[in-house]
Amino acid sequence: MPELPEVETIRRDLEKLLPGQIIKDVEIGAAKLIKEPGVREFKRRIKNKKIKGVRRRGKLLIIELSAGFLTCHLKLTGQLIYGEKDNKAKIGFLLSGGKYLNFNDLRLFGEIRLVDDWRNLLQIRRMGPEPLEADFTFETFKGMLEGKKSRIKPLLMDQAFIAGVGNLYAAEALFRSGIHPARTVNTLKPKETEELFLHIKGVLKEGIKYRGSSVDDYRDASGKKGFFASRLQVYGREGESCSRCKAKISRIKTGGRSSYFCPKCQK
DNA sequence: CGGGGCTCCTGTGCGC
DNA sequence: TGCGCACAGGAGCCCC
Repeated sequence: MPELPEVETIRRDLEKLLPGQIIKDVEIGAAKLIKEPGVREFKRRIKNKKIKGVRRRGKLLIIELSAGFLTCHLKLTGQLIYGEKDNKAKIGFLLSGGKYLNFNDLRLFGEIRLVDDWRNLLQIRRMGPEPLEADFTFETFKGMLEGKKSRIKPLLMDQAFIAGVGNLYAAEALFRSGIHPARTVNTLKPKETEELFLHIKGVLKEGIKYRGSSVDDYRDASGKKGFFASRLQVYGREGESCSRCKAKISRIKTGGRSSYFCPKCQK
């Protein structure tokens, strides 16, 4: 599932490929993915727009056009792959260089929008801080946790709390911090809060360094897998031995989602 | 404010 | 062996 490191990897790839090219045409195989504006209007307005840059906010990929922005949310199974025409692609953008930007999406949860200003999107206005930006400091993080009574794992996955963290990186950050996923925030000791702050940043940076984790369908902009999956210590490893203490990795539900953790290392 | 449950969708994998 | 169903998950939404 694409989270911040996966989307950032795609962004960096596309930033090298797209700027300067013009969107000549769009082929729409799954109209439901186009959320805004209507499909006809989308087709009409996207044509002949020049690509100026590629940005990211949280898990949202933002392609800056000569007028307006094309935003893509990959959700669970979305892929943005640059290359030849792909007949399986749900949406295919034909570019002036002759190549295609293919949007694949097995489960059709993805969301594509053409908007005047991405900053006005409700999901953006609600979105919490970027965890890898300099202004996301320990002081900021402490302040954000103050007065909260929720369990830590669903909170980390809440995009309004922190942008870009999903199930996988939340699980790994909590493992590295020795914090049980069902712990309530108000029971965290100062030392644990500090560990968590450092490991959120650490695990996300490492995810980017290894070009993301291809547990399921994630691929980079060239269609290649990331390398981070083999470095996962708890996510998807139920029943396997903990790399630190050899206890068996457990799985519980928090906020309706699977949470993998080591029952011995995480309290 | 918090938490649970449902919804969208479809390939995978388990149980019978 | 083969079928059918539960499950997975990001995020919005409803409800208590």
